[in-house]
Amino acid sequence: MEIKPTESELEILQVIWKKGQCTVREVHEELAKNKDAGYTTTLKLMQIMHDKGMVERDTTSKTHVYKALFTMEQAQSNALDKILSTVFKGSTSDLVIQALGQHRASKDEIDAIKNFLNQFDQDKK
Amino acid sequence: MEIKPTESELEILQVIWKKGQCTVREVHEELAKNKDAGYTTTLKLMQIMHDKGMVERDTTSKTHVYKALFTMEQAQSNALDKILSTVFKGSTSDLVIQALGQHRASKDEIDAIKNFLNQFDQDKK
DNA sequence: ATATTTGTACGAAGAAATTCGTAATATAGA
DNA sequence: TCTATATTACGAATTTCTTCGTACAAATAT
Repeated sequence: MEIKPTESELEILQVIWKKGQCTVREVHEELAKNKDAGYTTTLKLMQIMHDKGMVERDTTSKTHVYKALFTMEQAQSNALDKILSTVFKGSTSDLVIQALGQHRASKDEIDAIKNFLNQFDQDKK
Repeated sequence: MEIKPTESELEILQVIWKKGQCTVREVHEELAKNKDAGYTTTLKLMQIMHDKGMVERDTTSKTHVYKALFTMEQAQSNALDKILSTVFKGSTSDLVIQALGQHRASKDEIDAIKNFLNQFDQDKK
């Protein structure tokens, strides 16, 4: 399956990923904090996501429970591929440097990245 | 101005960024290599981009010449912000590590990133 | 039992993005 | 000149995304 959620679908997926599984109402309440859309709008979107095969749902009880059919990591991977090819000319290092430059990482984060890079080096030597 | 090009607009922008400036035909020829759309489709899209204020054009001669009104770096910055908030929960280090993990960087690239990180460290100490 | 609340299904309208055909205009070549 | 070609303008059809109202069914409360 191809993973290409729309804007609205991503908003919903964020809630589902966070909670693991969700009813429409839970998603809606969460979105309502920052957004202002009707309940049936969220419902419809989640139904469409189900039609597209992005989520599965348990319809045992009246209130359906939704789960994502791909992980946030998969979505991350896809998102990276996409912007790499569209705005970074495929250069991972450009992307990384740009990302680090514009969003100052904390010392801990930088250390984490350095460790990661050192492991890489070991592989290459 | 807000920078939020659509898929098709990005395809066009890539060509414009690469060449610096472009006629519709140049863009179209370039896109035709990987895609299969009519000339007037490209024309229309570029006209819309102009309406949106994403590009400017020189209409002195019959054949108009288009230039981007923002740089690829600005588009990169925007793209990063977007995926950071939508799929990376705002964590730059997650993004960087994910990027490095999935697209093996060359030794040179890794060195470039390390140098970049070391500069950061200096700032922090 | 019956009324109220809660939920899903579904159609349809509106908005945005994409595609293309046709007409009008300008340029270049015979 | 006048014919063919290249280019823009523009309207419209199509598709995808988003939003919502209404109908119906199930659960809950009175």
